[in-house]
Amino acid sequence: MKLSQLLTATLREAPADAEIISHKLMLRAGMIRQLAAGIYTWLPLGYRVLKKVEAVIREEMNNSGAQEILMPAIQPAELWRESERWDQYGPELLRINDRHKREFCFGPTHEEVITDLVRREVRSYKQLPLILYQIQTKFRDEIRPRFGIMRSREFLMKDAYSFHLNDQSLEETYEKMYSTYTKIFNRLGLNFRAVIADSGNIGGDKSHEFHVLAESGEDQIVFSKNSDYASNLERALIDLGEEAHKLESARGIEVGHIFQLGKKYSKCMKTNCLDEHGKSITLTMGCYGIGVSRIVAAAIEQNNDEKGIIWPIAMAPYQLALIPVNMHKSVRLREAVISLYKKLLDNNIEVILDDRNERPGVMFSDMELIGVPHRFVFSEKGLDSGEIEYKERTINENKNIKIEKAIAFIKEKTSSF
RNA sequence: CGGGGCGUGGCGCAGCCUGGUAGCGCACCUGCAUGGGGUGUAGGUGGUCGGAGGUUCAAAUCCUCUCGCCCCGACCA
Repeated sequence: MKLSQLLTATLREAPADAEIISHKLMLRAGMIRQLAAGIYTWLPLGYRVLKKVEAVIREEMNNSGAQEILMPAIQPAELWRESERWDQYGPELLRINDRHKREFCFGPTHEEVITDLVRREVRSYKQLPLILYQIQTKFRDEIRPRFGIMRSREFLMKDAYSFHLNDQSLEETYEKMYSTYTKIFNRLGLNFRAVIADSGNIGGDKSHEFHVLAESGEDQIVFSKNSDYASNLERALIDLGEEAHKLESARGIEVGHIFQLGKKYSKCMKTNCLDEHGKSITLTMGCYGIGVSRIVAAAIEQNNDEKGIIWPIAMAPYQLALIPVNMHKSVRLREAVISLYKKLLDNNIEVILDDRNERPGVMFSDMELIGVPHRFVFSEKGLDSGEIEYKERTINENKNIKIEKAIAFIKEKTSSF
């Protein structure tokens, strides 16, 4: 991508509305723009990051044996009446009427829809266990949206649901999802912790939350130094009472949550199938969420410096920034830069070429703000000596690379994950 | 919803108290110079001052209503 063509504008100053660092940096780097309270547009740069996160999640979910589907965002009220959540859910549920005055809501979650699907499609125990997931826009009319994409009303979520003949099967899938989540957050390069959680009003039994550790986290998690015990604060108070205050504590951003739902939905929505004896049994369920868009903000909260964002490799919108010095005056340099740029593209390097007629300092600052992990600087001096200059975003040191070795060098650098 | 604050070019702000028809920095466009850490210089584009109503010869400024946004508290990926 040529930066001159990218729809983006870096800002020197953050809009006054932004409070936390991830929100400020996302606005300054030109990743998102606000449309209304808790509702954002993703600009090209931000959307690339979001898609990177999505891709990792999709790959690992598929590896786990889950199947991807896409459910409607708009859901009929009848289903929510069946589960009795139409009355329970409160104003957070965005209710809408169609032209016939029939009632619908914009889905904040999809237990009802998936349960309805499965009760229609699944007839036999041979189809189980079944794990279905989707990556989709959700809407929750939060009392108070805040912190940009961190707690927005509209957000991107990966939600998965599993269906089982019995509790043992549910337990196995639950464990599988636990390890899948661990793989996902590890691949995304996040410092996180899984904790025991209270299953809250979604209902059900066993539950874990996955928290990205960050000072600005809205949740308090606690853990024991002497054992494996780690939980959110609410759960610790339930489990341990006053003893809970003796635990170590940290701040976290909840990015994932897995639940064993049991029969909460399958029972009231009559979701049955035949077991091996031809007997009709009620399915047992699990559900597994990841806040896809929230991960982007959480990653920035955890990884930034005074210059800007420091993307974990797997999330970076571009791997390499190619910065020419004085290209607009030197024809031979411009030709060499364009030639290298094309070779990088041919080698599938995710490169962004700063072809603007800007001073070097501006280009450096912008690339650091955006958080591109690797940088090549190409100058006339370099052209004379046959070298290009390499620098990593987080390492304060330059390295000269022979131009003919540049492709191999950066391939090596970017393939290590 | 309760408490606090803010709406003035894309962003950050001043002007409002004490009405006289809008200004600064950044960004953007053009020229010249510059060319390794947000360069200098000259010129330029862009604003019904959130909206409606009222007071007045005259409203960004005063009054009334309204809409939006942000922060603090109770909910959640």
